[in-house]
Amino acid sequence: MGKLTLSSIGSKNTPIRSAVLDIFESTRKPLSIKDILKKLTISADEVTVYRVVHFFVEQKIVIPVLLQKNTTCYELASHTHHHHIVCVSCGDIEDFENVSLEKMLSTVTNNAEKFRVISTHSLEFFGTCISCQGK
Amino acid sequence: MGKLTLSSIGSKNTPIRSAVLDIFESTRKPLSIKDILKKLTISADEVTVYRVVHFFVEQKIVIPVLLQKNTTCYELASHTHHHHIVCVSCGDIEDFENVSLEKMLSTVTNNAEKFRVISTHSLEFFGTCISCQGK
DNA sequence: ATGATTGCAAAATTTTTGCAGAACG
DNA sequence: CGTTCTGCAAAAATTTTGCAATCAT
Repeated sequence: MGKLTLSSIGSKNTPIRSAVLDIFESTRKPLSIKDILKKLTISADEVTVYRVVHFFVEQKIVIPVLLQKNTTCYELASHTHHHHIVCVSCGDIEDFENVSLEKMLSTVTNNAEKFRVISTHSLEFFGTCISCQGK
Repeated sequence: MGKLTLSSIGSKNTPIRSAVLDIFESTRKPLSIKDILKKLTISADEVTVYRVVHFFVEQKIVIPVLLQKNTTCYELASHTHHHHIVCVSCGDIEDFENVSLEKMLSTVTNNAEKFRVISTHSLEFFGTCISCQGK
């Protein structure tokens, strides 16, 4: 399991795909399509960003994260086990690591009626960050 | 803290609002606007359902739950502490109760850099339900 | 009566699709 | 070269807004 490259996921190595992957790797926060567009220094069509991100999701190197109203965000799948605290005021995001969630899994599957296998999970906390508390 | 009524949240008692509240109370699952529309036996405009649900969210009797791609779902706030297992294949949802999450909260706030107060959280598991496993 | 609620029309956003040309390997 | 990738135009889907008529209290 070496470094994540475009060719290793069956993608051609184009400037846009490379730049989008770089943004995911350097930002390490959930990003919306608009976020990615803003961070791109080279020009790219919004539709292309949609398609690139969808391709990454299909290849399972990126996962959708649902945090905010009416816009899906995405982050690197390798960033899993990091969960998020989201400021409901300014939208800022802080990561936190989680260990005990894995333990919870067996309890959940043992008690579930319709499920035996759980593939992924999402855990998000919502609060007000310190710099928004004064407002 | 008596029974939840429309007048107790400052709403007039109209057929549509009453029906939407009934649907939330009897379904006890996250519902999209489209889900609600389908369940309504009386006629109502989609825009009206949007507005009714938004009003309920403002009044904090309903909370948004982000489960599926590109559509927000909603459920009764009193249904909190129930979390969900979502079938990635058919979208069916099963509830599960959670106790240990509350304990996790103090750990999270103690370690967070930018947050001291966390108001809500969401925890969702995603898997394949038993009836979809054969497919 | 009067303020809240609703439906209809329309705008604004977000996401998806089709197709032809450009670029990668 | 052949396939993949991209941009542009346009459609589809979701959500929001404005306004006049209706309804609840």
